Amino acid sequence: MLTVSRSESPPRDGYHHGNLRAALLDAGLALVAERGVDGFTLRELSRRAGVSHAAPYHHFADRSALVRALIAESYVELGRALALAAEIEGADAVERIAAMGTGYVRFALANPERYRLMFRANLAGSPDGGDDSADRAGARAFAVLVSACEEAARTGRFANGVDAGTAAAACWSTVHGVASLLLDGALGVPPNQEERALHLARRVVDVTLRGLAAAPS
Amino acid sequence: MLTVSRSESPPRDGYHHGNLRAALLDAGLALVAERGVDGFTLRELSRRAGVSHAAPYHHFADRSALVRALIAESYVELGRALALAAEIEGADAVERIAAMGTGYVRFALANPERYRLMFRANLAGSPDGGDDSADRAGARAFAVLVSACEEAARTGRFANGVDAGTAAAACWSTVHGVASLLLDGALGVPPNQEERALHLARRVVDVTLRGLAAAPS
DNA sequence: TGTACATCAGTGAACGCGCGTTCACTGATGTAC
DNA sequence: TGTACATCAGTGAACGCGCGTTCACTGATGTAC
Repeated sequence: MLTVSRSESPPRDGYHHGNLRAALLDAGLALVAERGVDGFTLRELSRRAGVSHAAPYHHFADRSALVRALIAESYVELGRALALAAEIEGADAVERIAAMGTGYVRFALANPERYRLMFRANLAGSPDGGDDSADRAGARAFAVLVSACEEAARTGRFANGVDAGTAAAACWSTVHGVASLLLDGALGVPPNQEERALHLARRVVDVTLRGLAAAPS
Repeated sequence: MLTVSRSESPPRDGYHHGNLRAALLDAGLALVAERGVDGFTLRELSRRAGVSHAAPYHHFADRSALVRALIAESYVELGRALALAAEIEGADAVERIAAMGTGYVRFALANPERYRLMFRANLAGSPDGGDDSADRAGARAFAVLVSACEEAARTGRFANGVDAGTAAAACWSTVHGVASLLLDGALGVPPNQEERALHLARRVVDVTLRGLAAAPS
């Protein structure tokens, strides 16, 4: 894990924690990774942060606000992973799209429970007025993909009739689908064999890219 | 819903229920559809079946056995939907694959919570010795797709280097991905607009099929 | 540099809740003779 | 057609559990003068 811990300071240096909010987010991500979404409880989280189970209420309105923050956080990281994957010297739009596909699946395989959390619908359910920070973080994460698709469309890399929106939907559907199925072990690849999984994912992504491409390259 | 209720007889005709097992499965699917996976509890289920909350234990070992049965049941229905979609007079393998893609997404859109249930990993977690009926039902559901892919590969409908396994993985990934994202509202189509959703799904599936196809048809 | 005081960020006890599961029970059903 | 009895499939009370959340509290921190 390359994740940088936000709560570097010693966990408790007195009565006040100092940075409990960040420590809760860190511990929350670790807890989700370890126990899964359903194993995530405020009380266990507080235990891990070395704090009473009422303390989190000074930083988050309730459980679901905390979960929403974890989701938003995860999307930010996914976005970073995608942007990083797309940073290839001299690569054209289609090559960047392919690289992001691999980066996407790699992220999912490396953070299975967190990935499930992100796509667990209505887990947080922001009510009236609502906190849509998770949605916005998600949209931002995919902005890189969308803009690569726009560039590819603009430069005639896609077949006739394939607009950038369709291409982005196809790419996202493909990588989300293959990542989810791999995590569930549904494609016959054992969970620990990351190399085989990535190899299969790449082949699947290639099919989609070929389907998008302008006929004779 | 075309689902046939298995518990046609009047709910209670005496002390004994008569067909409680089937009634529990029916009520369970309805409960999941209504409240989502997380809203599914044995006690609410028993309430709906008009039975004490200890009664289910005469038919299922525990909660997770019941959930597993619901998942298996759902896969059977999905398999039926796919097989039905593929029954097109005089259609070739590729046309059948396309039809199954549409049928798949249609099933997911029509049964969102049930679809989520099916892909909720480790929900049941069959332990040692284990009941793998859900897995087997899943495999059976996809047998139709796999055999269509095999036929298409055999008859040279796929591009060089695309074997039936890769094709099946690509198809399944695509439809699962687009269905999941549509259910989450992630593709910008409001949940109730089924026509628009299906239209988008079809375009995405077409991309994959074009990617699989032998070069000049 | 002190002092008074408001605010912040913790504590720990307590609440009610609904859950899955177990248990001794009892009424209904089916079968042997 | 009866009767005795085993088995089946319910009942309802009770169990312990961990949860999210609230509350009055208190120690620590920061600021005004």
